Amino acid sequence: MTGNHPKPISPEKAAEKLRAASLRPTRQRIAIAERLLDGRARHVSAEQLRDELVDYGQPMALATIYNCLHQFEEAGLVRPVHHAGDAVLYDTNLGDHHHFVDVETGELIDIDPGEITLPELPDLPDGFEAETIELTVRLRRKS
Amino acid sequence: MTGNHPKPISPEKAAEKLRAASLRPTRQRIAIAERLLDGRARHVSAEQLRDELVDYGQPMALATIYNCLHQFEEAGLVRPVHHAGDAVLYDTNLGDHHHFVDVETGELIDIDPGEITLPELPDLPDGFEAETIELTVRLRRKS
DNA sequence: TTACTACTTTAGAATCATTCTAATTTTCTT
DNA sequence: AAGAAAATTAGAATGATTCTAAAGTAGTAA
Repeated sequence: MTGNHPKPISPEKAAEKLRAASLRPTRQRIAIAERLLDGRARHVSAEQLRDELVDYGQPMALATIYNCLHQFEEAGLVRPVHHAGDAVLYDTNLGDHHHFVDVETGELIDIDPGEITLPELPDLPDGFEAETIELTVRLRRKS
Repeated sequence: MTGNHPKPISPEKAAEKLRAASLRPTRQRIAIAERLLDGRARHVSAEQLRDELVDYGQPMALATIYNCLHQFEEAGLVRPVHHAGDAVLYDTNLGDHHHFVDVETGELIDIDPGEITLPELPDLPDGFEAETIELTVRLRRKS
């Protein structure tokens, strides 16, 4: 067992998780939590998530999706990855790991955590605290 | 002597460098080269560069600035950093080094290369080659 | 329940970085 | 000086994200 644990969660479990994060379990947040907090490691953009919600019969305003993703981020339920293409991707894998990015598509590929070990944090400039560390290896398809 | 070597360059030297990079020394490219290829380590966005060129009496179309930055990048004269705020910043320091990012302002601060050593490149996915590696420590101002 | 207040969602407009387009200008070569 | 190729340009177009202000919903106290 080295992989993830895909466990689709029920609306009830999703609501639980939201309450635990001090977020009101609204219909929209529950629908998003069902997809993103099922234990599967994924990278989604706001737009991709919207399409998925449409497929699932839970369409909602793009603004709501952005709102929710930000709230989930603040609650520590997802982690934004800023190195991809133009769009921010939200990563449901909260463990320490890093990414390859296909520069043409913006797609992310997890780097096996065993493959790369980050050095110690360097001394930070005064008055700052570290929020996240992102290591990205940008890849180009060989010609 | 550990720092940079700020040597403002003349239009003639700028034109030299452009020719060496197989870029026609146009008025616009020369003006940009004078500012960016003077040996100083900097991080500039297209908009910042435009303002600077205006101040210097060499205004030019924003599209031209984007064009030139891309050409300079392909020629290996500058390096793009994608982890900053919303805008791509162009780094005139081509040596191996990484960045702190102030998440509020998007400003970059170089990490002293002695402070952090990158681990070996992980095995790349088949069919890809590595283009760049970007390590970013995102910083938040302490409250 | 009811009523209240605060929080959410929403459609659509607005913003911002960047790219595209098609026309004009410049550069290099002869 | 003339022509062809390359570069520049203004402005429109694109795409991700944020904003706005109005309408809906949830938790709470009576």
